[in-house]
Formats: sequence, C-alpha cells, structure tokens
Amino acid sequence: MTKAERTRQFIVESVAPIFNKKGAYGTSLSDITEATGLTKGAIYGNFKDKDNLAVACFEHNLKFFQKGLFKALTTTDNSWNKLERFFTFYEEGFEQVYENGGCALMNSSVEADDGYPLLKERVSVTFTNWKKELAAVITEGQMSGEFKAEVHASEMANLIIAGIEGSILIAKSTQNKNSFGTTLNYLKSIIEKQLKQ
Amino acid sequence: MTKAERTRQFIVESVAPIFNKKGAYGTSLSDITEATGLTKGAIYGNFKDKDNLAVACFEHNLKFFQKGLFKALTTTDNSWNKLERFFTFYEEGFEQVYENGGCALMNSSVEADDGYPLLKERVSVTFTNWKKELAAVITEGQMSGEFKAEVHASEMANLIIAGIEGSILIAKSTQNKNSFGTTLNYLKSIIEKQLKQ
DNA sequence: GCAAAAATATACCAATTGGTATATTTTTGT
DNA sequence: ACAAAAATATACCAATTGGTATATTTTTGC
Repeated sequence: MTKAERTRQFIVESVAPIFNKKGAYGTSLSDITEATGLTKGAIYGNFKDKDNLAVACFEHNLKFFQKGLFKALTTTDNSWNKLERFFTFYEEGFEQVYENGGCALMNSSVEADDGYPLLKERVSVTFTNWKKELAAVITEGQMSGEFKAEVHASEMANLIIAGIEGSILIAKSTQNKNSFGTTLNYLKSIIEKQLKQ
Repeated sequence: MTKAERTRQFIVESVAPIFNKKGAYGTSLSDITEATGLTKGAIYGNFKDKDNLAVACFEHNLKFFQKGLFKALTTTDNSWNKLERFFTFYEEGFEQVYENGGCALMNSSVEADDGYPLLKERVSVTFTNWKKELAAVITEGQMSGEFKAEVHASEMANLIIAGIEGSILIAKSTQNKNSFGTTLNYLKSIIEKQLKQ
C-alpha cells in the first residue's frame, strides 16, 4: 500500500462522516482541510475535485451497509432467517448510522435531487439492487413453499425498504433513537405474518 | 392586504419550490433574485435574512400537506374511513409533491440535521404532531370497537408515516412515480388487516 | 394630487468559495 | 545514502457568497 493510497483512504475516512452530515453543498474545502489536517494541495493532489471526493465518500459510507446486507442474505439458512438476519443487522447497526449522520442513501438522494447527476444515479442503482436482492429472497422462500405464494415479492421488498428508511428519518428527526428499533420490530412482525405459511 | 404582504407572499411562493429542491444551503441569493425578478434590497426589505426566508418557505410547503391531513382526519366518518381518506390524500397529492422536489419534511429534516436548529425543531414537532393525530384516530377506532384492541396505536402510526416517507424517497430516487402508489396501497391493505376486527 | 412613508433598486462590502501554479518536502527504488 | 519521483504546502486567483448603507422609486392616507 503506497503512501498515496493510505492518504486517500485517510482523507475519505476523515471526511465521509462530514459529507454525510453536512452534505456535499454544505461541506466546504475548509471543513475538509480542517478535518484532515491537510492542505488544499494535498487534497487536490489525491482527488480531482470536490465532486470526486464526494462520490468516494458516498461509496465508503455505503460499504458498511453493503457488507451487512451481503452477510445477512447470503447464508444457507432458510428464507425467513435470512430476512431476520437482515432486520437484526439494521437494528444493531442503527446506533452507528445514527451517529454518522443517518442513512447515506437517504441523505445523498435528497441532496443529489437537484444537480449531482453522478451521485444521483449511484443512489438510484443502489436502491434498485437492494430491492432486487430482497425480492429474490422472498421469491426463493415462495419457491420452497416457506412463504405464501400470493405475496407480491417486489412490492413487499419495496415496503420493507420504505419502512426502514422512513423509520430512520423519523428517529433522527425527532431525536428518538429507540423509536427506530420499536418500529423495525413492529414492521418485522407484520411482514412475518404476511409471509409465513 | 398591503403591498408588503403581497410581495412577501409572492417571494415565498416563487422561492419555496427552489428551497425544497436545492435546500437552504444550495439555494443562493442569486437563485432567489433570479426566481422573483426582485433585487436583494427587496428581498432583505421583506425578510430579515436567508434563514427567515427558509423557514417561511418551509411553512408554506407544509401548508398544503397540513390542510389535507386536517381534512382527512376531521370528518364524522368512522375511523377506518378517516385513515382511508388519509391514504387517498397522499395518493392524489403525490404528483404535486413529486414535482415540487419531494416531501418538505424529509428534505428539511435531512438538511437541517447539521445546523439550522430552528428548522430542525419545526420539523421534529411536525413529525410528532403527525404521529399523535394518526395515533388518536387509531385509538378512537379501538374505543368504538371498530379496531382490534391489541394494536399499539403509536407504533402503528409511526409505521404508517415511515412507510409513506420511505415510499416517497424510493419513488423519487429511482424516478419511478408509480412505485409510490403501489407501495402505499400495499401498506394500506396490510394496515387494514392489522386494524379491522 | 401631494407629502410622508414604505418598498425597492443600486452600489458596495468583507469573507468565503472551489480551484491552481509553483515551491518545498517527503517517499521511493536502487 | 542519494537522485528521481511523488506528495504536500504555500501563495495566490477570480467568482460568488450573504449582507448592508444609501439612493431612488412606488405606494399610501389624506
């Protein structure tokens, strides 16, 4: 690992939480130099411009989430246990998400709504993939006879994701951490009723 | 209605959609003067500063929503019909919300997360009130025997709001308008099963 | 229709923004 | 350990930012 690579990573790790909290518009270069202790020269030596740094930070913020998703859904377990692991991952990871400025997907989506076409597209694709992966687990459970056949898998996947994102939003906004876990568990219990034979 | 009041309203109406799309950080004074055709002098003659204008715009963006909520929930109808009206209001109003830059509550919440303590507080209170009003309708339905007694009203209210907000987020992000209505209806059908005796 | 008052425009301000050319320091392979 | 290369710091840039003092225009009550 070369010096440059280490510095790049150091910058991303230092700046990613700030971008997530303040947004790309809201984070200034002085925020960045202050957080890293580096000068503009060093920043621009490692990243072409602020937009490129913003995307790198988004990817970094997303990695944590993607790993958890992957770990939960790619097990040899039965389908409901996969979904349950998925819910547990969110429950356990929420504290960190909360302290880190909330869900990077939501934040980036809201900010990239106007302008930032690159980031906007990245967010859109991530949502779509997330939906697909969840829907696949549901379909799989239907094929094996574990889940009810009449459930519309992709609608259900959409609702689960919506419920999670909305719960994060409310918990953050009302500064009520506990409300997330409560709502998530309630959602889980309803989903379970809907899915299980 | 004095000239100043008319101008204030004109400014808010012209600028509110921009604030909702670009955010308070992202909207510059030149955006504002350009959109209104007025000069800085006129803007600052009517609003103390940008923050005050931002709050006024937020209130304006919220009015539409609050009126609909009020209309849906304050009828002499039975409780489920109230909730159904509520869902219908969102379904019908979504087009406008979509074109206007999304849910003002969500956008403001995400942006006001860091800084903007005044706006942050306004958003928090609005969410809390929304939750209370929904929960009250559910409790009312339980008292009259229309809804199942074992349902936890405020958890259910939280889940409904989370589902709606999350659905807006996904629909906007993936630029799939239809997904909102589909998810909303699915949510409604599940809630109905949970609530009705 | 005419002063007084209110609203708006003009012309400015310091501070900050993202970004860059160049000088200096630090890493690197040998 | 030393020269070449890479990384970082310094010093600058034009443009834009939010904001204001003052001049001008428009509205208002009489």
